[in-house]
Amino acid sequence: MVAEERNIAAEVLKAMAHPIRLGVLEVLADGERTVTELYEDLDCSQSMMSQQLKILCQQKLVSIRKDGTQKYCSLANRDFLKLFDCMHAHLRQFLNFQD
Amino acid sequence: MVAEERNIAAEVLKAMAHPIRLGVLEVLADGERTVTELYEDLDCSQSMMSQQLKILCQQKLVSIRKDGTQKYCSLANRDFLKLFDCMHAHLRQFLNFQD
DNA sequence: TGCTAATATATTAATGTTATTATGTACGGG
DNA sequence: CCCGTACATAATAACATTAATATATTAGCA
Repeated sequence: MVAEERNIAAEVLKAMAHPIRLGVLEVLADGERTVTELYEDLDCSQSMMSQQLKILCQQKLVSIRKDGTQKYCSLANRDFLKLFDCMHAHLRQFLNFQD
Repeated sequence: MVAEERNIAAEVLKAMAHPIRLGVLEVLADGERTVTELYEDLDCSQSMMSQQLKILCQQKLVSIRKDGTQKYCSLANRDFLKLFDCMHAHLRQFLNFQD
């Protein structure tokens, strides 16, 4: 990667580097969800979720379709799910977590 | 992942989410380097590199061995290299970057 | 049209990150 | 024992993120 690519990659990683946003990606790995479902599942305010989703969409990690009064969120790129495997391995190996 | 695991995972990702730190991981993917080699390669100050390495070590992404007056850095966990593939795919797919 | 549910945006205080400069420490050579 | 090289730490100003609260928008329905 050249420097400019690293800047962009860092932005993408930063978008993932937050407990709620990581939770969103994990929940969406299981399939489409509405915004309400997401903030109830992940136990945060509606406003908070809206802001976090904006960040995920900006980095094109999540995409949203509108249907009437609701918005349905889904993963824009399933490639990043590999990251959860890396992360689990890391947590297991270094922090003695179990799955 | 449960909430507590997500907090830790977010910390690890945050440690990667910086152009210099990402650069360090990429350079180290190729093999061990001294601190001086790293900050010369990545074109930043010695102080900056030292601070960034500390963050990478704290999250156990990099490990360091000492030899005399120098310190040799290497990747603590090669699993995360998969992430560069994801990232390249992402950049290609969404931002029209080429390798 | 008015009401409600779903979502977004604005504001803001607290906190965290970044990058720089200056200084400190530790080791080996002469 | 001093000097230079390699690295770490402290301090700090500029900037960004977080999380909360309040308000706005939008769509469907009675």
